[in-house]
Amino acid sequence: MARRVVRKPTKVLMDLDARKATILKAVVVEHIDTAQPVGSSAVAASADLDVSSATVRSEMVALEREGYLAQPHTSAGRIPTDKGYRYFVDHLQSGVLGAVQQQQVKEFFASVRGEVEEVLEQTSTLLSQMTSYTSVVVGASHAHATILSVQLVNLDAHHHLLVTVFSDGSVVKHSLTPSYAATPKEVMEASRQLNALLINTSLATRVQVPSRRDHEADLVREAVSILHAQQPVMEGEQVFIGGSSRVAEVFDGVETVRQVLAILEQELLVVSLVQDILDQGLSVAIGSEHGFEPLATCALIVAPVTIDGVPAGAVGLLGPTRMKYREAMAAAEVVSARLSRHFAGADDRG
Amino acid sequence: MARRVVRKPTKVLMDLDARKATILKAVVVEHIDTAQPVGSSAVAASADLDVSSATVRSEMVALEREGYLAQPHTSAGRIPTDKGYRYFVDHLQSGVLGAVQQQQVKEFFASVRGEVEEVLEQTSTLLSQMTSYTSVVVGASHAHATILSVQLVNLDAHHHLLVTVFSDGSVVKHSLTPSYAATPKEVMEASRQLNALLINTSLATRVQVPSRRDHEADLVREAVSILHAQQPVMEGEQVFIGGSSRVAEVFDGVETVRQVLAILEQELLVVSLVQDILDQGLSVAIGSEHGFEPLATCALIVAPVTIDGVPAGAVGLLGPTRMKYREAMAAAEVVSARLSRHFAGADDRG
DNA sequence: GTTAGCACTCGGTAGAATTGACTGCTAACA
DNA sequence: TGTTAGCAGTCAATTCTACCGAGTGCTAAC
Repeated sequence: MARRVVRKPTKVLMDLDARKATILKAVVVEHIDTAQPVGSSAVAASADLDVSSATVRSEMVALEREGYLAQPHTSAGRIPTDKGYRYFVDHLQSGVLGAVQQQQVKEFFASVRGEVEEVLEQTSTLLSQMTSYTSVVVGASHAHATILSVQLVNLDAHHHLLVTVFSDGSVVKHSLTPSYAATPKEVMEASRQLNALLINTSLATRVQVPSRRDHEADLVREAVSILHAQQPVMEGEQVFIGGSSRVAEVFDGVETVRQVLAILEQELLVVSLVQDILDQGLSVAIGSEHGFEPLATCALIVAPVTIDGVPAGAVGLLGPTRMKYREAMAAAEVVSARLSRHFAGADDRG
Repeated sequence: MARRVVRKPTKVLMDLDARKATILKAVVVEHIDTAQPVGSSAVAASADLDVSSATVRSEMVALEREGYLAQPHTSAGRIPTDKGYRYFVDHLQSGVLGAVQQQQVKEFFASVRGEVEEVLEQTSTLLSQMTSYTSVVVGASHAHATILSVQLVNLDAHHHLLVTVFSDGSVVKHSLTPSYAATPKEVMEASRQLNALLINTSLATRVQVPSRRDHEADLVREAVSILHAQQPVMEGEQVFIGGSSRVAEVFDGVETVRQVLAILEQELLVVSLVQDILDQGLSVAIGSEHGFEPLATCALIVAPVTIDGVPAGAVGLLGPTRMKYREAMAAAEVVSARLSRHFAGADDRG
């Protein structure tokens, strides 16, 4: 699934002395706030630094040389590079989610009801509302769940519906459209056999299918092969995108908006992106770190969802590189934790 | 569901003489093409009219007085009003879908496979690609379908899954989380009773539930009430939106884009909008005709999907009022017709 | 190592002048 | 009476200019 490789942020040897760090932090914070390049005097004034703007200036030259800052044009202030944001995220952030929001999440999960899909959908709306960024919620595939029940339902002579219930509470349907006409009786018998064959197996388990050449056996064989034909991963994964209109608030330039929307439309792409980042053990991919050109001006925050320690999906937030990392990351973490608990816990389950 | 009323376009007494009509048509066509106000000389030159720009001007004054045209400011050309577009759509359009696109639709439906949901989803993508507008595909609710099979599956003592298969091929699941612990045997027996009770009924049919006070009867009662608790309409309807990134191409102004996206996020709203328009027997709602303020700069084209004459959903296209009506309407019609045929026909079915 | 001071750069803005695409009106014309 | 050429007037958009000011890099002094 790893269609592209996440470039691992160079961890080592990037240590800035205290003053450089303070300056970098000031620039990042200010630029996130104002979206404008930040000048030396602004930094000198804001930070708890007791140096003049001239000193800040010479430090900034150094920071620029080392790749943490960039200058849009000669007579402008500095803006952070991806590397600058990365350092900020890794070393200079602090604080947690505000109490109000904590409460909001808590109340949400206390009151949310319904099937898994609805919960995930509403969770994505929640995340988006809390942060005002676009959210992504990925529900895991049931590739590893076991089958609780298989049922073949007769629509008409040539159309049957294979309904499979998994131990994770998911239900999947497939159509069977054999060329021969099967009687209701044959369908029912095939259904019985399928149950006997598949119950308590997972999709990864190969089973012994009957080799007879009658309608029942044919139905059974076809049903089994359809079920097992599913992609081992990915297939059956669910993606919920919340607050796509936020894209238009948060990015500037219609063209950027269009590009980001176009990417969000390709849900498989989004899933693989989230998965890649998660695989690298990152919690946020900044700018070009995810190696996906069209999203070079974006940052993507992810947090895994687990059920009893087993990966079961992820939540994500998509914003511009100058996003409010602290709040957004805190939100993603709190929500993913609560979501994990929700599914594991004694709450109602889908 | 009719949350707002579609204002019926005033049909009567709007008849323009041939020359006014020609001029109006020229203005609409030109403005759709260029997005600019259209001046009298442009009209005089373009149309198959042998009059001077001065004559066109005086006709335009009349058209403006009658509400077909408007002037952004004194020294600008004219742009069509909603009423102007309406007249254009009703009287001045001609032509059908190009052969290439006809072919594209045909090939699409010849090759598309899979469950209903996938077909609808891909159809919405197709429509959007063909027209470069955002598409909406609404799949009908199964409120009137009959139940083919009900099954209660045991997840654990307190979690059961109610899986219902309808005659239209849809499958719906609901969670049951009784406070008492039911044995697998009780669950199975309840499942059997549910089947006996509900098969061949529709959701509108009231059924006689057992009044005993044991676990089985309790389960049956709860299952029946959950099923019947569904909203008579709407619930279970599926909405697929294709090409939302087109919004950013087709509307100008980030704020407009944001608004339209925000509306598309509320799928129920979209459904009711489409339904309202359909109920009025319209195939396109222009500007403020649908009475929904935030979409005042939009036109929404709709075409019903029917299976054997029964309403089964709709397809729609959302664009700016200056959209390419002819092509878009043709596309919507062809696709809805093919889609209807696809579901009715001998193709595979979900 | 730090700072004040200074010359320089360059994007953004405000105003003025200009352009040009229109209109509406009027008077002449078929 | 309907049509047209001609003309004066309007107004958004464009271009130009001048200027401002935020911010830099450099240097000399502390």
